[in-house]
Amino acid sequence: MRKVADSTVRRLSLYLRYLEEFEHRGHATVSSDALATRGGTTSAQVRKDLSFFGSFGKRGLGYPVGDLARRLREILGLTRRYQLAVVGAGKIGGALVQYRGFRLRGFDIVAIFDSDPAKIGRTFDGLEVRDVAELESVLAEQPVDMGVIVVPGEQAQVIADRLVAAGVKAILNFAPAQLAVPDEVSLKNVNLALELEALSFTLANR
Amino acid sequence: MRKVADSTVRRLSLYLRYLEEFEHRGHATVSSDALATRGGTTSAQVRKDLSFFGSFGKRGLGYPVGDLARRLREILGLTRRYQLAVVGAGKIGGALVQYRGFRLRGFDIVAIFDSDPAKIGRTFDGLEVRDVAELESVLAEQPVDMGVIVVPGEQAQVIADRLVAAGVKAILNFAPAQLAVPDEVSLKNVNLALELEALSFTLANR
DNA sequence: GTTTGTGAAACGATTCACAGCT
DNA sequence: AGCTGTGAATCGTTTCACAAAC
Repeated sequence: MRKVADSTVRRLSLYLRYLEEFEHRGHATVSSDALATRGGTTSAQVRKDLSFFGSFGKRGLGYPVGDLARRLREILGLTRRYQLAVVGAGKIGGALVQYRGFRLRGFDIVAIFDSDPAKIGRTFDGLEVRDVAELESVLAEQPVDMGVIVVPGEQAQVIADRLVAAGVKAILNFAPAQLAVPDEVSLKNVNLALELEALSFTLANR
Repeated sequence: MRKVADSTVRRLSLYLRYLEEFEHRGHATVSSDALATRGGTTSAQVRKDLSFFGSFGKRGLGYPVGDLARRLREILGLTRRYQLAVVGAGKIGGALVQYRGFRLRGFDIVAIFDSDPAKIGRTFDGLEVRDVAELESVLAEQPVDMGVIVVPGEQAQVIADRLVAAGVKAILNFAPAQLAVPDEVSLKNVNLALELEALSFTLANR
C-alpha cells in the first residue's frame, strides 16, 4: 500500500465518528461538504482523503453513510478487537484501565503491570496489577496486540524493548522519552507536558 | 511574529529537554548535530528551527548549552508559571491533578470542577473538587491561564464556552469533540482513541 | 443542478549544500 | 578544520478547478 500520511489517518478516524453521528440521525447519504463542515476541514480534503482508498461516492449524490462507515472501519482495521497491556499502574495507568471509551471502540485492556509492591495485587475494574517481572510470562500466555507505556521516562526504553521482545506490534507511549523501536513496530507518543508547552508558546507570542 | 509551525514548536520543547540533559552532564556547548542525534532529527532541521528565532550559535563551536536553554524557555514562554483549572474530576481529571510532572515544568493546577455531587467536596492532593456551577465565581476570584477539559464529549463545548467567557486564553481538550473557540484562544486536543485507531491502521495495513 | 474524483497549482516543511565565521 | 546560518532545491500536503457522473 502507498504511504498514507499520518494526518490523513487521523482525519479518517474523525470522518468515521461523524458518519456514525449522521447514521444515528438517520441520514442515508452525506456529501463531502457536509463531512467537511462537521470536521472543520474542506470538501476537497475529504474527497482527496477518501479517494486514496477508492471511489465510494456517487456524483451528484454524495456518499452512502453506512457503507462508507463500514469501509472506513475496514481501512482503519477496526473490524476486529485489540488486546492491550498497560505497563505502569500509577494515576494515569489506572485511569486508562477504568476508562470505558477504549472498550467501546474495540480496545480491551487485558493486563496491567507495575514494579511497586504496594500496587501489585491491587485491582482496577476487576483487573489485577501483576508484577512487571512477570511481563514475559503473562504475555506468553495471554498475547496482546498493543502495549501502553505509562512508566517514568527513565524506565520507558527498557519496557519498550521487553514489550517488543514479547511480540507487541504497536506501542502507545505516555512517558516523556524518545523511544527506539524496530521498523515493524508502530509507535505513537502522547506527551502532555509538550502540549502544555505548545499552549504556553502561543500565550507568550500573541 | 511570523507564523511558527506547530511541528517546530514541538521540536523546540524537545530541544529544551535535551539541553537540560546536556547541561546536567556538564557540557558547555552542543552542536546542532549532537542535538539532532539525540532527538532523531537532522542537524539542518535543528539549525533551521533555531534560526527562526535568532542566531544563537558560534560557527565552528556550536551552541552554548545554558544560554540556548534560557532562550528557548523565553521563546516557549516558560519563564513564568501558569495557573490551570481542570473541569471534570473523573479518572483522568483526578490523575492529572495528582501528576507531579506538570508542577515540575511550571503548570499549577489550582482548581478542579465536577457536576457529580458524589465527587464535589472530595479532594485530590489537597485540592477540593468544586461544583462546576461555581466555575465562573471561582475563576473570578482565582483567575487561571489555561483550562483542561476532561468531561464527556457532549458537555465539552458548553464547558469550553464558559471557560472562554471566564477569560481563559488556552484550552487543553481531552474530550472526543471538535471544539469551536474564538481565534484568540489557543486549543490543543488530546484524543486517545484517535491515537489507538492510528496504531490499528498501521497494524491492519502492514 | 449537484457532487464526486482527480490532475494541476499553490503552499508549506524539510533537506541540501555551501559561503562565512571562529 | 569545524560548525553555523541560510538561500535554493526537494519533497509532501493541501487547495483549486473542472470534466465526468448522476
